[in-house]
Amino acid sequence: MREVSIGEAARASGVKVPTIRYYEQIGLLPAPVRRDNNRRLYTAAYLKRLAFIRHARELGFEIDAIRTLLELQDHPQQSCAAADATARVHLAEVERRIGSLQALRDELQRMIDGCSHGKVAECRVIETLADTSHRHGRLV
Amino acid sequence: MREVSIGEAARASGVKVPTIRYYEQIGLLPAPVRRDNNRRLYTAAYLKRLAFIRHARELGFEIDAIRTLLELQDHPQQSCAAADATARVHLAEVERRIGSLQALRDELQRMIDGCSHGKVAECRVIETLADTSHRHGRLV
DNA sequence: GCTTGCTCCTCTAGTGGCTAGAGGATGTAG
DNA sequence: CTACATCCTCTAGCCACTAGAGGAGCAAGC
Repeated sequence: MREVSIGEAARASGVKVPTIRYYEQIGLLPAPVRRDNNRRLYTAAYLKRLAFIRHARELGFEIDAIRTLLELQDHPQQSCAAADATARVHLAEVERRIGSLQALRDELQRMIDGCSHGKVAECRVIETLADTSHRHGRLV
Repeated sequence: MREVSIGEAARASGVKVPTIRYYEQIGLLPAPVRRDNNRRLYTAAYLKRLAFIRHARELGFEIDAIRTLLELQDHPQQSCAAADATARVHLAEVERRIGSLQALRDELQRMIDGCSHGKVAECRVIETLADTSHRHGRLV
């Protein structure tokens, strides 16, 4: 279980070096151990967290939401009910996003199909996502 | 086809009033007509764009990506090949996101199920999204 | 052993995408 | 005709990075 430098951590996780330091600074991730030369040293578990954060951010989750998910991960046994409630909120939000993305995907696919048949596809990406019927609140 | 004020537009689309003005300012949306009293007046079509932008932003698309999608919408006939390429890039990205979200959804569901059975679920949300195998580039 | 060049460190400043607030005009309900 | 909401513009702040300055550490080749 070899420990790696911040540069290697960045390459392995896809999170940039300054961003990793930033996450440490805001307390989203714990400060890693340092070598004698003052350089940060990352474990495999730490890298997984980094990659997780990266994906969650790309999917539009806010830092606070990610913080909650990480805590859910770390303390699943303490107050099962609380964890359950948190998970449910996130689940609902995730499902909503999947629905929106699927609608968008179908519309993009329709456009590509139309295009490949040589005829001009009328673009309706707006209608696809403009539907205001899926109302919802903030993701906590 | 009644035209509405910025306040009504905000309520109807879910985009806040200052954000609407901001989108106008950065040129993401055209400046709407004004009444004699200098107040903005929005059409139904404009509202759809607003709602579209809102959903796209929530799904993590950058302003530039949204700009591209709106142009795709407005000029689908000019250079079908270019539109097709753009659509394909977005489609790939959208599918990747759907995959990630589905994995996250399944994991959250698993946690909730475990919890409802009274036993403590080991949380593996990190593993769910930490998978670095789905490598990818930026969404243009 | 010393230079070249990469990576690391900290710190400050800038960017994108909003969001809040000041200060003032205009519209609407009682 | 007053009270209050809504609109206007403008400036400043916030979140989540991102870039750059200035300097130290290490590894490889000469």
